Amino acid sequence: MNSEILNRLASIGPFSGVSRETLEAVFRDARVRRLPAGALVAEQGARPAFLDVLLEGSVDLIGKAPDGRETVVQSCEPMDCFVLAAVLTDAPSLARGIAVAPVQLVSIPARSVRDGAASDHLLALNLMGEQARQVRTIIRRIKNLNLRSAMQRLGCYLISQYDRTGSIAFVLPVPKRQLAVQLGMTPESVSRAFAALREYGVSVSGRTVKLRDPNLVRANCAPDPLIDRDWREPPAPCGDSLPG
Amino acid sequence: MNSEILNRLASIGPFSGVSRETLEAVFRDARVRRLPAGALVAEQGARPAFLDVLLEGSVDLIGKAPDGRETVVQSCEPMDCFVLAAVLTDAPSLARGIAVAPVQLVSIPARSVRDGAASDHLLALNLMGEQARQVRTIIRRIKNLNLRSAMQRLGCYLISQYDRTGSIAFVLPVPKRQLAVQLGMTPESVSRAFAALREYGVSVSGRTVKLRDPNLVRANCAPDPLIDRDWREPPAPCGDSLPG
DNA sequence: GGGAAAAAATGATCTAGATCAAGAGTCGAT
DNA sequence: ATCGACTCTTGATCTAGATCATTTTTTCCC
Repeated sequence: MNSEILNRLASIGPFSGVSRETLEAVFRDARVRRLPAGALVAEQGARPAFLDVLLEGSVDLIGKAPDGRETVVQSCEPMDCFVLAAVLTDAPSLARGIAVAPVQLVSIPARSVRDGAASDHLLALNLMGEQARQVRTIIRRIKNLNLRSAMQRLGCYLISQYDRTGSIAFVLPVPKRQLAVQLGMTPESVSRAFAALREYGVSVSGRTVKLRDPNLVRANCAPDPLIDRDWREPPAPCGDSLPG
Repeated sequence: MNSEILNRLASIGPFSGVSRETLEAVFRDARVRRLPAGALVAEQGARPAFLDVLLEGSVDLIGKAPDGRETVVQSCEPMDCFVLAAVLTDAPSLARGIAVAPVQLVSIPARSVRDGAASDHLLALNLMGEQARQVRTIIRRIKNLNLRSAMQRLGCYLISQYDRTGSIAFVLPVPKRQLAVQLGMTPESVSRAFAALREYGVSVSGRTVKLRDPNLVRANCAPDPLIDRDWREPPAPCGDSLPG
């Protein structure tokens, strides 16, 4: 594993500030993997052998019932760790991970992670914080899904992109198909939600979105810092993913 | 705070095995509170001043949107900690807590908890494990809600009670009203779900339920260890190995 | 026990969003 | 460009469960 990747890993939440010694122990048997879109990244029902850190691409975590029904539990973007909870408790994973775009990821043996936490206080603290943040992310998602209509969810997403880019015209970072997954609805519903937002000055052309009047959207979609990610708040946790 | 309560606290996941010294520091300014049903136990939107451990009664965590809509994020039972994620990250609580029955709880200053984790490795490890378990509990709930029909949710709940008590006839531990909350539906839907389960040999009389043929229920409700709580799996913490 | 008040059951609607089914762009490779 | 495969849009149904309204059953307090 080259040192550029090692440095990127060392800068993200769970590992930030951790001693070189511990990092070397934890990453000793880590491997970089590349998988094509559609690949099975993590299995449901088995105790995960590895903690995966996503360097590039994106992964959906999908829960599956015995009868075949499925639901997307979470979708992960670069520098997220997944199946962390299962790794830390050494318990069977509750969801499977599917690469929705070609991915590059680092697989760290689960044992190494647990041993690292057991022997390094700061690492344990970081992982505690990471899990706490996870809990909050999931609760935000639950609130987003249960408390808002499809149109409001999309509107709030667009507002968050507007806030992040600072521009009333921007390009969607993902195809609409994937947007549907993130927003917990079908692609058809995304289309209809865009159509409904036209009334509030939202125009779409291909992957480009333009907000004629962001405040009009805001007024009708009720963005809320306790639901939507706040781009100002994130303290020291997850490192930014600079294009490298 | 009397020592009987202290002993009960010391035995639960987050604090088990932790040194007397640390426990004394963490609990030094803790208070026991009793509140009536309906009381506001935790506020939404504010950084919580206390970590609350529920000794008796039960508490619903409710997320509220600016427009007034509400959703139950989780319902807590004795010996659960709530708002733990907000306490550990020192961030605004995403939900408010309402006592649905008279409660007795221990309130530990948030500062004490964070300081404790920062100074005691084992406590940090325990809290890490507790948060990991939290993540899994929430994901289980999401799967339960999205992957099953109302009838299946109720059926699986009944099966879990059957497994727990070992008897085909048992008394519901909560009123149906509250059952509806836990299962994520309206009281009316609980009634209808019970009615639908009659076909599979489920009879109800007041708060007493009788399963004529548990396997018939099982066959139609598809219980799944990756969704329903497994009563055999250890609620034990992961702090077995401790240096320092 | 009687009788008010809460909880539960039952029935009649309503609705957001899923699902099913065509078209209409859009893109990439030859 | 031409084809063919996606992705997206739009329209027509369908459905689980919510909501609203009413009746029946429990609870429980004097």
